[in-house]
Amino acid sequence: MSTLTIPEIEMPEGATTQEYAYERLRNAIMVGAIEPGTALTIRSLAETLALSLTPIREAVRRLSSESAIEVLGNRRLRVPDMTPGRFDELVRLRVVLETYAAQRSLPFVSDRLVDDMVALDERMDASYAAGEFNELTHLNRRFHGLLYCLNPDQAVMPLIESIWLQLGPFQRQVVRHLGGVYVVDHHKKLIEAVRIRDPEAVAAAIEGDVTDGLVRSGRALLKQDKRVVRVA
Amino acid sequence: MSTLTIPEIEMPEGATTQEYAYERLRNAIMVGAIEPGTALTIRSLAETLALSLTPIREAVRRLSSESAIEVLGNRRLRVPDMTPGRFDELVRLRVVLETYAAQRSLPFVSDRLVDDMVALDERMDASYAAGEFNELTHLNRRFHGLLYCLNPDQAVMPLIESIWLQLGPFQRQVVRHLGGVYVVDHHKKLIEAVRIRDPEAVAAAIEGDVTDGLVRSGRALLKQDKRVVRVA
DNA sequence: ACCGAGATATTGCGATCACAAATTAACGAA
DNA sequence: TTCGTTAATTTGTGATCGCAATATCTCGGT
Repeated sequence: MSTLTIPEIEMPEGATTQEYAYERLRNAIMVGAIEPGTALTIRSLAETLALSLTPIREAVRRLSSESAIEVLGNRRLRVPDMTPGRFDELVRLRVVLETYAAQRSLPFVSDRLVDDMVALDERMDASYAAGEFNELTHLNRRFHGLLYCLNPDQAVMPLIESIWLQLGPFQRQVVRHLGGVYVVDHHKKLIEAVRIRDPEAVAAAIEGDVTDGLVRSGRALLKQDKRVVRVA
Repeated sequence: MSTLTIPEIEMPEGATTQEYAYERLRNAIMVGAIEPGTALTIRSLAETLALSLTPIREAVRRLSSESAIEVLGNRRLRVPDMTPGRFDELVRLRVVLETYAAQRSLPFVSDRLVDDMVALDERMDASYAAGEFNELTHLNRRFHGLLYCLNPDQAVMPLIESIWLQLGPFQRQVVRHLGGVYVVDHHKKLIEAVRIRDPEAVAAAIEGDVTDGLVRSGRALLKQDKRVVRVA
């Protein structure tokens, strides 16, 4: 058994144990606290989170349906491995889904929203400068979610989050491999595109954000070997 | 409690009870055997499927993470209701996701695949003529899945199926309202577009398939009232 | 040293039960 | 009859246990 660290999170009052386990594991996977290919067991997760088996099992089931945890043929569990082909596919899906979501949100954009995005972007700059990767990832999620959830009938956010979950573990590995986060800040461009309600500019900003943020470094890391290297 | 009919399905040898419950409920929702807004309880589902609570609970959790079942604030369960806005959003997502999936599959298209698609399309014609709606829905799923899963690294199919799950209950309602399935057969066009590997033609065929199949009648049904009418 | 058979430990699965919260039903007063 | 209170029921939740399958370790033979 390795030293599996699951970051703590805050939960609203009245949440069930299962919801707590789900959110906490989900967060851990999304911020990359668990490496690709890591084997998980119900009992060890229960011990780590100091919970009984039942809520863990239900949380794991949900995450398996979100493609965040893989259930092998022998029913054992693991965080999926990353391969060049899968990485390429996931990045393409991010672009397709997030471009759709952002453009679809444009009719609902308000000045208030733009202000909120600016505020979040500034907090991200601060977190970046301070090297707080978990916080940066968290803020980045909120930043994008703010834009994508404007349409009250939106159904795209769960899909986007499923992709984020699948990229999370690998993303952290990339960051560790590079020794830091390499970010060309496309958020400023995105905010401006949103402000002027320009669909084409929005698409360009999102494509740039997704591609520059991960693709180059991710491809480089995957090219080193079929098997993803273990970074210390 | 009403007469909730869950169609039986066949399962591979060695599947767990939970997997059986999941697949059976999932199928029931996708073919529209459960109406939008239907309230579900763990115990009644367990009784209907002649299973104990545990596997049902896990199946329900998975389906809730796929947006097929809604968990209300008081933890009670129901199949989501349909609204005009949500319907519009889901149809748009079908077009975006399925267009992406089909175009992405083009490099992997083989003559064998085209033959298989033709064969399935013919079986669908037969099922349509015979008025077997469940079978038609099932074949339609296989038809599209065949094309979308060609890329061995594909990650889009779970997302598409989540949308199908959300449209399933309403789709059946539309069909019953119209007294039959009204289909302009776009599959022939799709097959031809796939055969000549034309991305634009593929996009057009899918857009046509999704739009003509549901949108007009769906919008009409929803316009009658904010609340979806109950069709006998 | 290497391999295979048997023993042991681990692991996921499913059933059951008690509990608490919410819903529904029953009932009495105005 | 109608409304508000209380009792009874329903329902989801979480803990625990035994079982069967799988994986891992042990040890003896070659």
